[in-house]
Amino acid sequence: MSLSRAKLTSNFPGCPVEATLSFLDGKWKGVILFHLMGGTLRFNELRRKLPSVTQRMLTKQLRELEESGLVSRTVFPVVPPRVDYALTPLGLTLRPVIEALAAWGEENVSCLPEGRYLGEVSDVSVTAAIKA
Amino acid sequence: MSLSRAKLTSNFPGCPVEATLSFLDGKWKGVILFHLMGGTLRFNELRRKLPSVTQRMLTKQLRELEESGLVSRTVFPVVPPRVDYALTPLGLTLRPVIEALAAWGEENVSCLPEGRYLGEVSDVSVTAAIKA
DNA sequence: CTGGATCCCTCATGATACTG
DNA sequence: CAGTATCATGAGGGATCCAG
Repeated sequence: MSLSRAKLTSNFPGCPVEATLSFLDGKWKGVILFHLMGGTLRFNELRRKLPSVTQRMLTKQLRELEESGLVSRTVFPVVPPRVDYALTPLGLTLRPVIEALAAWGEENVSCLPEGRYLGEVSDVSVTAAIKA
Repeated sequence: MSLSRAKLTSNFPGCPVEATLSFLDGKWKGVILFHLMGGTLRFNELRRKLPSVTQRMLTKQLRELEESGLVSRTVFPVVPPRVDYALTPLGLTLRPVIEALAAWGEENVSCLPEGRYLGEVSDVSVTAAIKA
């Protein structure tokens, strides 16, 4: 992991950036939040949005986000099981942050919303990825 | 670790957030960029701003930022040695992102506002002060 | 469908010492 | 001052199987 686990009680001696990033720590939190900005999602819906994350990690990251108070988890006692994930009010306040991250990525990494790439991305890996 | 090392060869299937975050990956990149937003800094100046990062790590993160094209490294062939670190034009485009991160941190994590950062105080005394 | 439980292993980070 | 060079570590993350 990168930053200390997100705790509001943690000691971040003077760096608000570090504090915020600690909430996004972990390999997938940012992306999860990004997708949840679009509204509530079920577990498998999230899985489909994150093609390359394992089930285990998705669960783990979601639990951590829940613990941080950014994401709410609602279990419906039905068969088959259903669990909804949504942003909490606190999570929603991250919208400007996520949007800034998304905007920069779109402008500088040539990452199309549809998943296509332009520019600097290595032809090799892209080609390989597409072939796969 | 959080995200895959910032390499444009990575596969970011449609998530600009993940792409951006990959540039901030590592324990200290965000904070380094944050401080460099204030202008060029020498190596030891940065060290003083990041009380808890080891020399080795600071060097490493700076090198990675340089490789990502976000930070420039200027060596002056003088004695004693002098090396300046500054944001590149690309690095400067991250300002909105860093500012969003900082703003959120200031609002949601108890952190001193407006330029005053406890970072300059040693961890020991900060911890002691909080305990008190 | 939504996870929990295990095993395993890489790698990012840390501590320390040395150098031009 | 601004780094390298080594060595050690442990937690993050992947794979797989099991369960209500």
